Amino acid sequence: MERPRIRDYFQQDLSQNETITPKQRAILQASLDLFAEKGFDQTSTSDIAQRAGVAEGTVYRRYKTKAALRDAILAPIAAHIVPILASDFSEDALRQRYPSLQAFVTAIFTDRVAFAKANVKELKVIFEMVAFDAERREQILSQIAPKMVKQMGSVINQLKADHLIVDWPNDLILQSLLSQLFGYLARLMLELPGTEIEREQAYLITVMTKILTPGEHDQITGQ
Amino acid sequence: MERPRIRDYFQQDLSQNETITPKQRAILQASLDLFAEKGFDQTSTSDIAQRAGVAEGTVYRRYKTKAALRDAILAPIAAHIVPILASDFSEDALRQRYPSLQAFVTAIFTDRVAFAKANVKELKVIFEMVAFDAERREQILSQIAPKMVKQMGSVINQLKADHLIVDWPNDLILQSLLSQLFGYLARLMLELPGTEIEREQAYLITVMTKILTPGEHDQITGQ
DNA sequence: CATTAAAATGAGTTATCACTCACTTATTTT
DNA sequence: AAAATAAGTGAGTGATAACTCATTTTAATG
Repeated sequence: MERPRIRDYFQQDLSQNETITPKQRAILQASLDLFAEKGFDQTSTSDIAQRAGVAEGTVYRRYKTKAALRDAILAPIAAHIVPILASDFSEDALRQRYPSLQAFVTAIFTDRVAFAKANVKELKVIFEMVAFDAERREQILSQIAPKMVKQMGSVINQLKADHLIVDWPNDLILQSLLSQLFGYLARLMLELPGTEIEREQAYLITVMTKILTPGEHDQITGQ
Repeated sequence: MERPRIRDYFQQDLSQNETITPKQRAILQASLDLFAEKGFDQTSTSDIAQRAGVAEGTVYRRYKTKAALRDAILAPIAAHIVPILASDFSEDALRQRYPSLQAFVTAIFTDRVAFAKANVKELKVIFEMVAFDAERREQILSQIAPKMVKQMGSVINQLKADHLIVDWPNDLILQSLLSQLFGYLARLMLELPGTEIEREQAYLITVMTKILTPGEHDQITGQ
């Protein structure tokens, strides 16, 4: 069960780009840190310059606007988050038949959690955008959601055929799984007190497995 | 099972305050709407004045700063959210022994969901604050979390004694429940497409009940 | 109706922020 | 090492935002 080793998507991050000068890298890092700490609007370009140890003009050397700077930070994430969240299933998860639900859940979420952990700050910035920019929200969601529903749907349907998973509508299954995942991520991102990462992660898989295990009491109760 | 009728906490909202002029009420309403739509920082006081149909000076008549205006909006929520989230259990839930898990889950979450639905905008503004204001986050959490853990803990322990609930650590039980709740609320707040409220809510209770039902496979798997 | 107090106004003030540009410093190229 | 190109600088600019205040409008009171 060593299968889903962590991909190297996120090792190819800011520090990877070759044609970038040290000061520019410092600017990117400072921007990311500040955006995650205080939010995009609460961060001024002079804040960024100060944190990065450069002149304010330098901030504008490569990126013409503050928004472009944010987008440059999010670009690599946006490019990878779609495959990570969705497309991967076709090659990996879909072809393989999982012997148990727990194996499936573990396989599916281990690398996603790892990805999220390695990109907590970036995710915070993305969330800020999604929460208050309706246009971008739809743009991002329309990009991710259908693929995800489709790909995950295939796996779920296969598990349903094998009677390994509860017979609920796929979107509801997805919502309950994502809720658990995001609840876990929220504790990471907000640095809530009393978070023991390892235990939480084991628990995450346990809960997800339990949700998905078929049983007799699974009809949805109308009110 | 008609028990938890919706409290009138949230009927005593903005429109309740007697010593307030129509224009001031319009300002509060416009502020709330805009903060929820665009975020606090992206909303200017002239935006507010325009939306409310008043002069910009009028915005500053009662509240000296923009932040004070936001706080005035959040005050009634903050005053009620604590009892709603936590203290209520002592009178209501704790004394009563629930015949089944589903009865418990239904009782606990029906009024909370109703509260959340009636205050979606306010919650959005609170979330924005909590997400990017570390100080306030700790302030709010230190106010809510301990009460909640304590009160919910009592109920959970009682259910544990009756073997009606899974034997997991209380904080982990809480996290999984809150994850489901917030996942549901996220769909409300972000107006995600394809959300059928009634079905979702019935599903929410089903999933929570399933998570909590004791079973043989409930030991938490180490990694 | 006259007087007084409160509410509302909007032009104006101050501060900050995103962004520019003429210029200096560092790095390549020949 | 000279020339050329790129990177970096920081004072400066225009725009916008929060906030003020002298004045006007509305409401309350006797």
